[in-house]
Amino acid sequence: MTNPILSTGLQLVQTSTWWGALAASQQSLVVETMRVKQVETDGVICQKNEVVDAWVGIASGLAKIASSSFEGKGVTLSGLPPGSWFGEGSLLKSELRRYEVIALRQTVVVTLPKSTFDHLLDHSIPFNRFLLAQINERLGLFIGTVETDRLLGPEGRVARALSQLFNPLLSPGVKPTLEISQSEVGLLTGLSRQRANQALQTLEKAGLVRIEYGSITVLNLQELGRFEG
DNA sequence: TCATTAAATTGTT
DNA sequence: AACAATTTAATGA
Repeated sequence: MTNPILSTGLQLVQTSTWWGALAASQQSLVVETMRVKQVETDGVICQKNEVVDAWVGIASGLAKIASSSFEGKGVTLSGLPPGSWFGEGSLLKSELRRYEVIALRQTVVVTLPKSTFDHLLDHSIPFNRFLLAQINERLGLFIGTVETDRLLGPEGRVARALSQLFNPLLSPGVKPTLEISQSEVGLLTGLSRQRANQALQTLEKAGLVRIEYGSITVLNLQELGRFEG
């Protein structure tokens, strides 16, 4: 019997860019120690202030990293499409998780225990390179996000959020077309669904994306990333 | 294969 | 927030 959830998780690790560079023994360690679970819509994947003892990957579905300062009022920091891994920051520093991760819809997540993560860190150069590239990329995006929230209007924010979602380095598994509803775009950007709808139509008129029922196709990722008006 | 229905998504106010 | 229109998926004739 093949568990569909488990095979989705397996597919994630085996299609991750660092997988192919691992030695056979390291690959089997990953497979043996990884855990796969399904989280329902609005379900908590990671809680704020919890002890970080695992590296987490999104195998299917969609999630967001959010910081809930006080009740309910949360700011989305980043979207997490299938193929993305996160949590290495808190894992490396052995600190409590700074942010929470919430599933925007039914989502399959893979967790790799800290022991395995540390082993790869100690024994695989390619794995280290992957982490360096990912952390560096995140830093750049984060700085851009801070600017965006202050300076740009709704269109710019949607454009920024989308260009992050489709970032080939952080989300290798994302194809040009991503299945995401406009209400989910609203949740990611902190906009109402109605405003997200308007913004998306503007971006479509600008020729940057194509809007279809239940999905968005990015036509020009570079222009989308620097959209300002 | 086609018709009907419910649910999800979208466009507009 | 509310409403109508559209798309999709599921069901059964």
